[in-house]
Amino acid sequence: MKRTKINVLLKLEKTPGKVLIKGWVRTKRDSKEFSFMDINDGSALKSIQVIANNDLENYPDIEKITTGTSVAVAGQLLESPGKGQKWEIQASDIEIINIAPESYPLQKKRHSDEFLRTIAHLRPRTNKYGAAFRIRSEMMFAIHKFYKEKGFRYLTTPLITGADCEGAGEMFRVTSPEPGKENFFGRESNLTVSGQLPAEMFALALGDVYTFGPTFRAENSNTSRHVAEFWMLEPEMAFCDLKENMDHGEELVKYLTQHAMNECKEDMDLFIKFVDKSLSKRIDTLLNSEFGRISYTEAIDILLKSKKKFDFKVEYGTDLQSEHERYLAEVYFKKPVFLTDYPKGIKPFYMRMNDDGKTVAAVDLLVPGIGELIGGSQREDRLLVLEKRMDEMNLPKEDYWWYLDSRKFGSVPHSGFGLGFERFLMMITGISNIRDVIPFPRTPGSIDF
RNA sequence: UCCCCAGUAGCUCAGUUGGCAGAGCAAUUGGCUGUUAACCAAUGGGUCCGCGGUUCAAAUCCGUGCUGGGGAGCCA
Repeated sequence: MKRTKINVLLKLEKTPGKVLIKGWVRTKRDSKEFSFMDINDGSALKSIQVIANNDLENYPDIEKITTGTSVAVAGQLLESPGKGQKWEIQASDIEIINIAPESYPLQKKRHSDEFLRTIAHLRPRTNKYGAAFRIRSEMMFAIHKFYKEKGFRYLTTPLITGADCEGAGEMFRVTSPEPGKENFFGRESNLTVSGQLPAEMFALALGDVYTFGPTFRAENSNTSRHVAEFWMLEPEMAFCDLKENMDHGEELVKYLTQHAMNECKEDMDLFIKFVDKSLSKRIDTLLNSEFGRISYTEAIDILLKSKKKFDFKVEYGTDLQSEHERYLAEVYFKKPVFLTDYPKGIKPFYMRMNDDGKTVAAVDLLVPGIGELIGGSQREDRLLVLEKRMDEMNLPKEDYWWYLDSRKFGSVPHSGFGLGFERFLMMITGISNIRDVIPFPRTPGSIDF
């Protein structure tokens, strides 16, 4: 007999008669004559109730079933007379695949996130983490669906890189095990911190492209919003200016959020009900409000006029501190807000110089509770301006010869941004620590699993 | 890397002024005719994070290290 997944069973309108399911026992409630078991196979948040009468041939073994035990259950799918579920299975045959001994660490109660992090290999068997990782999977597909529908090409850029692009952050060194030949590629190489520069090359050939893959930062960051290995989505669009770049980012965020609400309703409900009381309102804001759009200069004015006491001084020319960003997104706008046109001194070389000669066409999307979700810009497409900027910042132009070539031969205005995938997941689930939206998080001093 | 907080049973935590190590849940065993994180009863379970110090006496005070959490910086 063929196995049916529990998410399929639970959606049935009428019983097909006999069914076979396989999964793990979540809870078991025994009486003298029968035993109730909730079986979960990970296909859905909900489990299915199984009733085992004591006239089953192997009932003495069934009595020994513990939480976490894997089983195969065959029986009639019947409408449940009990409250709380539509369907239940009256078991005619229960095969115990593997007993989970008493040392199984997941109990029939709520565990702390900190504890579950120490058993990251088992935490997807809990309701909350099962839901989180189903949503993560669905969002990865949704990204590809969004870009497929928009006619973008999916590009995979190298994870091992030679160039120290944008000089942003510490990079992990890639070495060869052979003594004396550590530089396998003949020169220093690193794990990528961004696929942007190669993506620009392909945007200037295929038009609209996006990269979506792992990214690495060797920063010694110890916060709930940083990990050393994370996934980043980077669209790059030819013939696209800063405004269109923002339009695109806003459309993307709304599309993905709506997709989660449509396709992961049951799992999203768990987060709305039990994880973050303000999540429902936040999602409504994401879907239905127009994101704010102001320049860095306007933001400085708002902060100066706010009369709020900040720990760090608000001053034109310096980067905004977390508390400033939080004030703008959470207090002033109470919704996501794009900040544009930052002073050139606090942004990388590739951003397009504005006509004022002081600011560049940068854009950050600040989101309540998360901070920076998107960072991007219109790229500098004028060869001479770009070369001048690189000189100012003491970058070796010869290392970027291929990058500069793109501005030499048929250069066009183009734009793009990076979106931190895990931060997006935090935003739509209300999960407050980035370590809990990635299967096996890598953080300084921690690489278990 | 810096600042703050924490570390006691498998989990979540209490432990008063320095004076015999505690609870709930879980586990184990038994009971129970439809349960919903079932219920009732009994039983077992401790390197009080490690090291050093003060003291007649340290889970408790001091020093130090480690681990975890919150915040900052850096960023996505």
